[in-house]
Amino acid sequence: MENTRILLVDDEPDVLDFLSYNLKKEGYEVFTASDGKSAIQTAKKVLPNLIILDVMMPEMDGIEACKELRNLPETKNALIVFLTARTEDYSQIAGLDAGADDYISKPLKPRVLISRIHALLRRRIQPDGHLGVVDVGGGIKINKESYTVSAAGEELSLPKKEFELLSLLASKPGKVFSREDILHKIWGEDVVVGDRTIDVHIRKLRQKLGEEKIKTLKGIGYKFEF
Amino acid sequence: MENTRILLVDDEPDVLDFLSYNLKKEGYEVFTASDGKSAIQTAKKVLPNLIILDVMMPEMDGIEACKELRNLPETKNALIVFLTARTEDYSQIAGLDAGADDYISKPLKPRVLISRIHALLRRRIQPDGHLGVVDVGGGIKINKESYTVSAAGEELSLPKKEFELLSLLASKPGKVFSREDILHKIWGEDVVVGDRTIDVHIRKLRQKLGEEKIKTLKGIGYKFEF
DNA sequence: TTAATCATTAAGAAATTGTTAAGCCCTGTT
DNA sequence: AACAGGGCTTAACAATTTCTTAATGATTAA
Repeated sequence: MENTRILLVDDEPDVLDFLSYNLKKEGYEVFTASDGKSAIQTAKKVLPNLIILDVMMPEMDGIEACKELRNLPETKNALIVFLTARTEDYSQIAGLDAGADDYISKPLKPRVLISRIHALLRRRIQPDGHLGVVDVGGGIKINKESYTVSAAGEELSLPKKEFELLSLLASKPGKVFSREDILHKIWGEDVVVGDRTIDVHIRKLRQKLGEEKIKTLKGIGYKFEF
Repeated sequence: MENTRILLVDDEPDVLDFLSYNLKKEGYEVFTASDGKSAIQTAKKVLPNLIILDVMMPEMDGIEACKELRNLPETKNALIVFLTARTEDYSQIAGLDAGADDYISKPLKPRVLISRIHALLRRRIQPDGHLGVVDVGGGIKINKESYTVSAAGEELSLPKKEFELLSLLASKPGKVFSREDILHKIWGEDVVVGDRTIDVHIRKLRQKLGEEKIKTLKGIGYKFEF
């Protein structure tokens, strides 16, 4: 979700603002364009995962734009959603015909919009993503599907933060992660937690996995040893 | 194709006869109903792979029926196609909204009808084995046909939501399903229910199956243990 | 040595889930 | 039409787990 780019295309600034605000609040990266032509330009640059297209627009309408976008290698596989006024019946069909993945009727309710978008993205993101079990060496296996870690035969289920911390460190054994890295990746950009918090979680992992698995480099960070 | 069951629903006997004849000729097993309500009854019994629904019908129109059918576990995954007169534009939209997979305009040309149906059925490679009974381990068997679960010898019949919840969790034992996952898969994309609803259903399942079968991972989700 | 950095521990905050009972809606019945 | 019953949801509060903090001790690099 952090890396999901959405391109909004509508000729009414009000609509752009409204959607933009709501989508950003959900953590998406949002770009905008006000007509079909500039939408295509922008799309080529930012490579959006999802494009929300108003059907009625000057210059080039949404349906035309959609067909174009489906032909460009950069945007061929993006999700495309149409925005349509509830009365423009035919356009909805035409939209699906033009290669859109969904359509959403105005007037828009933020809840509905967000949940449809989540749904679409969830469906699509799956393909590559995560393998179930990762063997990180040192007799330790991490299973992201069952949220479970097996160390030396024992199968233990870690609390969320510990699991994330271990996953992070073990994602690149030998690499040193600075405290700052760790904070950003696990707690997020603007969360503020005290200095000792990480240590405490490290401690618990050491208790559960053995003292030698995670090594401290003073003043630099932590690393997972194989 | 031999085992493909099609349910035809239309209030005009002529149309039923006409379609029935053409579909049977192609080797499909055909059932009929003349209104929405009886369509649902029949569908529960025959578990059709494809349902062809006229939009305009007495008692319960096709759109209503479609929504119902999408909510029943027995027919949730069936293909649903609407029949609409060419003039009723809006019904097409509403149909897709209600969860239909395609729509076909009257008047019908048998060739066209048959080839669309072939195409639809070809695309859908039966989701899961559709076998009646699935043994999910832990001494628990789920029978999707009779809507029944047997745990440790006991045979118990679960209410819909509980059954769906168990089916979902047990569909991949060991995998953690987040509350969001569960909500979307069982309640649908934009249905909003309170936070405690899932817990309550989980609770009832635990009462019936035993406390150890479903495990909570706080902040992450639930998983079914084998 | 000394200042900075990290480890350890226990306590309590915060977040999440469990539990219960009550209400609503639908269905079938009297 | 009134009623009974089951299923689903909600709301309030309890219980639990996880996370964070704070205080103190240990370690290390300069």
